Amino acid sequence: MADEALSAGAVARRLGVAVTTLRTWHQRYGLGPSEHVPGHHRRYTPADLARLEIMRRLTGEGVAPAEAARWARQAPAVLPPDRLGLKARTSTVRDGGGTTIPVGRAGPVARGLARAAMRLDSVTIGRTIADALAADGVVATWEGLLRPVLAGIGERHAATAGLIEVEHLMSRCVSEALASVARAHPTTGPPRILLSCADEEQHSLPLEALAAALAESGVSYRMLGARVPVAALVEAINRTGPAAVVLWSHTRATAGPHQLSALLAVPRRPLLVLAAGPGWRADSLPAGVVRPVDLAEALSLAVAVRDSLDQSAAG
Amino acid sequence: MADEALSAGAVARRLGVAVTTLRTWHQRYGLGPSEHVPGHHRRYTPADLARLEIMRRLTGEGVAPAEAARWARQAPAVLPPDRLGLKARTSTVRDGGGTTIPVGRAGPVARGLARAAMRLDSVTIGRTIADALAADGVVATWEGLLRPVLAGIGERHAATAGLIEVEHLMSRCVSEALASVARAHPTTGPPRILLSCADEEQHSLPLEALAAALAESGVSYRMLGARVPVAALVEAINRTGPAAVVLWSHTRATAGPHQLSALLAVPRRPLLVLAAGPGWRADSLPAGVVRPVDLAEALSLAVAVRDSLDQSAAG
DNA sequence: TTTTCGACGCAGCAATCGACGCAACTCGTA
DNA sequence: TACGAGTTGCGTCGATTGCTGCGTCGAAAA
Repeated sequence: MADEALSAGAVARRLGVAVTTLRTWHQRYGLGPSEHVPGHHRRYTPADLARLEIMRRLTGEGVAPAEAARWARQAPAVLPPDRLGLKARTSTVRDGGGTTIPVGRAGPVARGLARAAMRLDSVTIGRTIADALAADGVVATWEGLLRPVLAGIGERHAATAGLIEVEHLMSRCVSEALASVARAHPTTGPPRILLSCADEEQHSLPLEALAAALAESGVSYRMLGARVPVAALVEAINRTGPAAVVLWSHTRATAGPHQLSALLAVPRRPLLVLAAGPGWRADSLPAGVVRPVDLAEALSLAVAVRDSLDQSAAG
Repeated sequence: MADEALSAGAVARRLGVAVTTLRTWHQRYGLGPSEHVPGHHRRYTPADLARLEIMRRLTGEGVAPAEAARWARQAPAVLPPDRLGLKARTSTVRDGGGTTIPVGRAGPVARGLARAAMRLDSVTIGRTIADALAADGVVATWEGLLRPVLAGIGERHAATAGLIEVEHLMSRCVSEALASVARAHPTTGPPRILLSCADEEQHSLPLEALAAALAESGVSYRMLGARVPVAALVEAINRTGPAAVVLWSHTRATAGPHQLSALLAVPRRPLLVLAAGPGWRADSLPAGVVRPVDLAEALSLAVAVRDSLDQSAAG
């Protein structure tokens, strides 16, 4: 029975692509309804839909659309492996553009992630990130996958004043994935490291990445999150007495050096104060503040603090 | 008791449609008298009439007739509230107390959670919440534990202008725990429900609770998160074509009714628009917007949408 | 006799069609 | 480093298709 014949709009909505894209896929790659009379409406059978699902999944993994279409066209025969070889494709295929997010040379996985983000496909986004985190760890995933894609979205958002919903969805998914890593790694001992955003600073994702990296290394920490006023931060330091404090500032507007000075002025000042993020200006930092250049350096510094504390406790 | 058997003309007059339309609805959509011998006159029972009422109301609200018919055909008892202003009751008085520890009578678990929050003890916070979620489910945990504690912290924060770091830490932990529930329950099918905060609205926790409850029920959704401008929300709706949209507003300042009007004005408007949260004023909502009073009602409405759509996809 | 039945057809409207073009990303080349 | 060629997703435009409510007609039911 042809009772379940979906219209073009219904299929587009289900896949998360535009109706025009479906038409383009049909005439460019031959990925259309099996029975279609030119001029008449397209009616997609479940088999046609399955083929399109493959197309969407492969492009979501970063495969070039032309090649993904080649796989999808011979759908019932052989499904390509889930995690296909990244560099396995022939050099005749070029990557194109379309309405996507610039990821530069970050690789096909990043491209697939960007595509999924544009489609607001949170399931694919979450799965992609989780796979990468499990395979490569927090630091590599952050530097090689998450930061490029997030930067691409941010750039595009700044340029076109759109894409806000994409940015939010992506942030949520990244945050969830990082939190999942943190939860999967039980930490030992009391938290001696305090993570906090600067006052009015809304971007906490890099700090969450650091938190996940710390958890991955078995270091326990305390995470305060975004938009922490100086008074609240000082209060938290007084209350918990951390050995190291990481203060994140994403933009220059939130990077008031007085916040760092306030940290150094508490009764029992932390051993180490890290000013992290691109907001801080190196020439205006108070003495005694360290400014890590990237996630890896911040992580190694924090781990060093933990080790030195262990050492002193043992000796 | 077939005491009330209405003829076709009587039903047509009562509904305000032509008699021929009733016949058309019968043979095109199967919306007719439950017992009808071809060639003989149609006799409509009250149950049949109720089904037709739903059909008429939905089409009157702009729903596509074929889809409205699918909804009406399998209308069990879960008909959505017909009118927005069914009672102007001001959603009861919430847990009143809250002078010392604003947890009120939420129970010892809530008191322990509040204490852990004051200590910035994220480990205990996370474990407490996770246990409660596993034991009682999302809805009960939200209403009985999380909402009271969060409300207490918020009240206290508003009163003393302190406790910001506690509030942030608690929010993060709750968010993580809810996300963990969502990840633990794989959902099937494409997401047809869109969750979003109103413009400038920063509180997304209740929406995340709804998301977790949906996941717990096996309903897939799309979560945009906090601070979604109207343009971005409309863009997302156009792109993904959801069947239901939930727009959360926590305070009156973020509850501009024009945002709801914008949702209803998109080319293919959602079947159901929910204005959730205490920000909305019942008397200023556009027609066709439903306002759930609590998490449970929002959940049941969303589930009803899912069921109706499943039916239509299968039929 | 009055009302309804099934069948057929028609006009309005939303969705879709094919064609075309634009903007943006990648990559090879100079 | 800059630039042109190759790709690709999707917006736009005028025309077409298909759904929908309802009027009409001869026959049958009440």
